[in-house]
Amino acid sequence: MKGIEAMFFAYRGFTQDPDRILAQHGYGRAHHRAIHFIHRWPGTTVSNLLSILGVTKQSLNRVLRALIEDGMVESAKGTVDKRERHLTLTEAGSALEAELSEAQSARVQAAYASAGPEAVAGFELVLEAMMDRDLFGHYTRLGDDRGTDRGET
Amino acid sequence: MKGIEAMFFAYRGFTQDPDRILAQHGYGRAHHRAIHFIHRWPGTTVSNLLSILGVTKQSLNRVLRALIEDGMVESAKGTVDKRERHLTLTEAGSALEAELSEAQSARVQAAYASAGPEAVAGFELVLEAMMDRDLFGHYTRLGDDRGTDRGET
DNA sequence: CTTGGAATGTCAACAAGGCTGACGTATTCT
DNA sequence: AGAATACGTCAGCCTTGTTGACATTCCAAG
Repeated sequence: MKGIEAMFFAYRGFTQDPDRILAQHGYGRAHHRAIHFIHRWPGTTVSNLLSILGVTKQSLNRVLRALIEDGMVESAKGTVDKRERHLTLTEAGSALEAELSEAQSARVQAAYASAGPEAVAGFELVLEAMMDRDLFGHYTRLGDDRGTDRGET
Repeated sequence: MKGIEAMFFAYRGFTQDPDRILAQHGYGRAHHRAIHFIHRWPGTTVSNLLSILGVTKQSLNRVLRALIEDGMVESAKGTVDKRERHLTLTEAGSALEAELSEAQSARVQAAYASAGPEAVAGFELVLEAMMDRDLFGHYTRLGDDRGTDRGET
């Protein structure tokens, strides 16, 4: 079962580069996750984010409050359902997201390049099979890309 | 860059089952990591564990102290270098390790089975390429299996 | 129109598990 | 003899998770 250790070590590599950038801004991984999914799903609501991230609203709120205060995220009251808050990245937020995504993609791209396209296909197949079924729903839903990424493949 | 989200969601699935077992014993992921690597490398020293896990000795010590007090891990003063402590699992520790490993392997095995052997090869190839180079050294060193696993593939 | 429930925010308290810094004690190496 | 190594420990701090309680606003159904 080498795969278990591989996951452990690889996940460390996976988070390492963004972690350094986040630390410079006084943020942690929780902020990264929020930024990432708001970027991928602009205008998403708090409760949707809650179910993707799988944390309590109190945890998310602490992170979100910081990001809003710092002008990274904008929270707009919904027009159809006014209870909802729709979250989007500001320009500063997008800039930070791009910086984080670039650092993280760089390593992933390098790994992809060195392993080859067939390995990458297998990699994604195994990861998808490893997800929880409810989370898998979020994953595939995110899949229908709204053209919000920057073509990082 | 769907791989980034796939890693995030898959890692959650990956840790989910052992987390439940750990919670029943009053342990966390940090304890799991210690138990796992002591099992894989019986008689390892504290400083070796430290470099594998990449945490401070204060953090590791807190976890190790609990495991030793609970009779899960044994710490033996070294014979050649008496400054070193060699760590091994007790019977209770081995039992817990087996329980954790079984739960975690079950999900990984299921993912492997559904993705197929070629996908698995690709999966491991990408993960290895994603690791930090120093960590990769630990990974390959662990690879020379001492027959301590239970044939979970 | 009232009422229940959904969506959100917030206060307080707590725990795990990281971190730094500072010391102390064996033990080994030079 | 003195420096360096391996380990343990005390104290304090931070992030990020948790539970519980409570308030507000709004939608929807009866």
